[in-house]
Amino acid sequence: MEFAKIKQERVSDAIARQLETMILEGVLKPGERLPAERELAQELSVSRPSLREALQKLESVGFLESRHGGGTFVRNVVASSLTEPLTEVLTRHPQAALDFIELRGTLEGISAYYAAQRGTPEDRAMLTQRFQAIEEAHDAPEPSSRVEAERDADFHIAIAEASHNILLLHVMRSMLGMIRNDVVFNRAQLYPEPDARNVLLAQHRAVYDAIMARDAEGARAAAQAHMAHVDRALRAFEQDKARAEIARMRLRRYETDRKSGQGAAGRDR
Amino acid sequence: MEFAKIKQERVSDAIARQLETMILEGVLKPGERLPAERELAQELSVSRPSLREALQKLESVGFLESRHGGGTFVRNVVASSLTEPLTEVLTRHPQAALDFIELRGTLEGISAYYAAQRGTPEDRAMLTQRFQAIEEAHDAPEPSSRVEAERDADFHIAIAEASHNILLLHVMRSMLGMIRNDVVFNRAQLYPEPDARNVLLAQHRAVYDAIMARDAEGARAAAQAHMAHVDRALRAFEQDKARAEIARMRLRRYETDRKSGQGAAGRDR
DNA sequence: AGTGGTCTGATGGTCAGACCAATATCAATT
DNA sequence: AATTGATATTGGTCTGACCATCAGACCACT
Repeated sequence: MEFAKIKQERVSDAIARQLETMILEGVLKPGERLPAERELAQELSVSRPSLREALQKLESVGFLESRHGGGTFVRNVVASSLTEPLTEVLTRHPQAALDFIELRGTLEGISAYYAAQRGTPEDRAMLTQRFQAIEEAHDAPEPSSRVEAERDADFHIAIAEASHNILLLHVMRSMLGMIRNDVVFNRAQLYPEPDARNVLLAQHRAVYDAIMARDAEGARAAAQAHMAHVDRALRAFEQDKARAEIARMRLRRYETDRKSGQGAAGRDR
Repeated sequence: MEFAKIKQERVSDAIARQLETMILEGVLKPGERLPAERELAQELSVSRPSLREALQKLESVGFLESRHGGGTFVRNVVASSLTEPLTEVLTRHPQAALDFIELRGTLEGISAYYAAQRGTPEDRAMLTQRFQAIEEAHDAPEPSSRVEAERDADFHIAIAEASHNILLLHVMRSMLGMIRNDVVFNRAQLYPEPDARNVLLAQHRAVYDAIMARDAEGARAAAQAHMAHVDRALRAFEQDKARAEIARMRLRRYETDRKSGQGAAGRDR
């Protein structure tokens, strides 16, 4: 036991490690398809059997999924084990949507905070690109709320990526995924008024500016203000929905009463 | 959709499954050596690459261990069973562990914040009870770090419950669940110095006091200070581990020299 | 007697190339 | 427009070969 053993790493292990970190760091995104095995093996300068051994390992852990004839795809393990229960909670308790926004608010805040603090030049370039995409969608001749929602999500993902916290990234990713799949709500429902779009853009710009200015606290505040606004809008929306429902019920009662020839007073016992 | 899909199992999966059951059933005992790859492949009537893919899978899960030129051996798998994929990732990527603590820090902070703001009398009573349990475990005649860790986790869960955010509670629960059986975050390893226990208790008390005083900002600050301390301790622990290894190597060299009668200078060129 | 070197066989690690099987894609057909 | 069928792409498997490492036997030298 005098000297430490020299460990000769296997090629397949090295490949697996590299792919794994790429997945964790967000370079390879969930659902993305990897290059074909032959191609990837050539890029990595390894043989196909070695590459396959690495792929098998990652598949057994759940990071990848291979479809015969289709390709090999990145799976989302981290998020699923952490937030799959959340999806279930939300489907069973829709009123938890406000809790969702509340949680997302702090996470967005801390993401923006770290993004301002740690973002590399590449992160910042990506952020600029994503923000410009938002502006572009906003100024489009005929704005599509679906496109806008996509750009919105992409922007927030870019912030999470710039935060350089792996877990934060994956949690944010799955939360935005839940929004996308209408587990919680979607943006189209949330903002029927035309002015809301301008407010949203201004808030996004505030977050963007603060991050680019490396103003961590400002970025956090802007992001949280943004989410607080969404929270308010959602509450208002829920209230509107409730009011509309009540109004509908009133109308039904009124019509019923009229048909049966009773006066309004007839309802009082 | 008349017929169920025929699932074509991969050869390597079938091999892996068979070997795995053989290990679990005790047919292959820990420490035992498997037949050589060429030989085993022939016995199973499969090609060597397919067999190797299966072996890699089992090795990545921890059932097997291969030694170049030596052979492939069954590992003692009793201890390392039942590890969640994410937990395992945290142990392999040290950076991920730090990210984990960072995320937990903000979540603990926001939990404490809302707990101070919204905690009902019942929540506060539960919190008091859990905190007293911590004190009790701390003052026990022979403190058990396992018990202390349990009480610790229970206390933090109670805070999350008092925050009255269902999603926050779920996330905190799964995060605490992850560290419960993880060695990296094991409290016993993390705090070898006896004084650390007192520091921890003081920090818990600070969080508790702030929540009871309905001081939301103070509670957040205290909780984050607590997690920052854990973060520092973890970093120090990693560094200590590296230093200890170097010191051990030095000592070995020294003893070797002394036994062989050489002076320390004899090593210098 | 002990030390180090060399050889040999077994074993895991890697590679190249080939073929099979499932799938995706798109043009041709109805 | 929907369906079908040919073709290309891609994962799955196999064969055979070569290299790197290990363990042990054997030998030469001190």
